[in-house]
Amino acid sequence: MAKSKARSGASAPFNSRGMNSSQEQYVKCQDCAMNPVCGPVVSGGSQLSLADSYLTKRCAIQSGEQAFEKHAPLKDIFAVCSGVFKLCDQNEIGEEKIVGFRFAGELLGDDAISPNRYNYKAIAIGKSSLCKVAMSQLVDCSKAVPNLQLQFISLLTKQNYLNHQGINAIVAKKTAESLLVAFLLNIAKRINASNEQTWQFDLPMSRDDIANFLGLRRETLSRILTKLQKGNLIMIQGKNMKLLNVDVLSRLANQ
Amino acid sequence: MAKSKARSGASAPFNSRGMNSSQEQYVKCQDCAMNPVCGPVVSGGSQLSLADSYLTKRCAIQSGEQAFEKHAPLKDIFAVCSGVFKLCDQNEIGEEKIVGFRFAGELLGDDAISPNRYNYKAIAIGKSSLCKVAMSQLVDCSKAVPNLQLQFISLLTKQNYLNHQGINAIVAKKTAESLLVAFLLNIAKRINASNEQTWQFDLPMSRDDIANFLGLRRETLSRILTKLQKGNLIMIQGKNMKLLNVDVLSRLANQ
DNA sequence: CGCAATTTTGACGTAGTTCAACACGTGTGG
DNA sequence: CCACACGTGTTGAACTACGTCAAAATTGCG
Repeated sequence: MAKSKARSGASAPFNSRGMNSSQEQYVKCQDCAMNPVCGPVVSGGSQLSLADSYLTKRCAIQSGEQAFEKHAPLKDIFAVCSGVFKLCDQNEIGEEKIVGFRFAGELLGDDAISPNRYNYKAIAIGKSSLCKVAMSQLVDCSKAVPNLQLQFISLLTKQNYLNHQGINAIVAKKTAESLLVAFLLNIAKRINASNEQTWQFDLPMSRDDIANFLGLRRETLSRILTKLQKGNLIMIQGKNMKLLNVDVLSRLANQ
Repeated sequence: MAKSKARSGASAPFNSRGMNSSQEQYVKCQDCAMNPVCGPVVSGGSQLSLADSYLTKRCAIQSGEQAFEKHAPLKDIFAVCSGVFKLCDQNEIGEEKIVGFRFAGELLGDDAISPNRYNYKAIAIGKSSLCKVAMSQLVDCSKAVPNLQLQFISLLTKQNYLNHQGINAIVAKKTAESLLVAFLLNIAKRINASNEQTWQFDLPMSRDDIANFLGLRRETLSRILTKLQKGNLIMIQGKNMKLLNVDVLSRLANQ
């Protein structure tokens, strides 16, 4: 840690995400959870570009800006196309509770469809962007084009599955260590979902955000990370993370 | 506790669930998450009972029997129509990890649709029953009847929402107490979803199952329950639970 | 009834929190 | 340019909630 001081200012955040939008990483449409309803739809032999009527592509969102407010009536569902969003709930006494993260290629707001309003607010972590699908228009189109409905179903079930994965990663871990490791493995997979698995990535969110989400204290987090590093299981420098021994880490995650 | 000894044998479990199937509580179809695809479907002015071609109603499942195996290829999705199911994952070393519960009126196996195989095994807690929907037949029907697809979408999004509720109830609680209380409030709502809210219900699962799910030890659970009871926040006797002060409990659940 | 399974209680150890200090980077204003 | 405040991350020491181990109490079952 001490020896990294000289280059700390130039550590990972600047290399990969800093200096800002110049090389912002957009998810490829083919890798995006929204994809099923974005492309042309085959209907009775003719291809239609229905998507134009409900899809708004790549809206930029500044860091800290929010995509939607908790309890606001559902208008659009979103796909994150670059950056990350944190999902925040709020309890009576105004404390913010992070209930999830969404990475590029994942859906945002899909769980608002049934209650018809958003269940939390979504805040961009770093400069991000979203594709927007207007629900009422989508429903209109899908009434005319059954194929689109099937696509939409596929979309919902895929995100549903992803959610389950995310839950299982954090439910009922015995120790803070296994919880954190499971979290790291989960987001490593999600961040590099489209690329080959290098197990190296930048943690987009702050330690405080992680601690908040996992229900730990930032101090505990810090200590565990230091311990994992000393055990040569990870390499971490600022936000840049490399998982060195995924086998052992996986075993740790399951206790 | 001591003074209840005389009538302990006749305590709630026997009144409401014991003596067994005689008055098993089936969820009403109108209150069931599967309902959207079970009733007759309006298609071009004519009502069809398509459901007959893919729906099997009220299959009895004995206590401890399983509805499906983890990783088995998806065949049916289910609705619990009476009883309760626990969803069990299993780690390498064979330990069973409960990842969720499903009560009457809730879906079972819906998150298997995308990966096309079940993500966990589902085991009946007590004598239970299920309605079964054959996915391949449902998909066939829905290709012909667009309305059915919309119904199916509504079904998926509703369950999706419920899942989110369940997650939020247990993610990142600071203390074992707030975690347990949040869990109790969550299942109180789910068990009595259709009835008026009395805040009284029978815990269908064992303390071990709850502890497993929440990642606590059975001893800790027991101590917290005793403490809550001493504080006049709940009344618990065996499996029968009454929430006495929901306001205070809700505050506890949010820390 | 008697045995096994489940739940509760007690005593003690430990993992994680709390509180406090420090280190570093960044932004602001004099 | 430096001084200072502020946000974020790391480290140390003391405290406490929860886990562990052991045993008793209660419940369920053949």
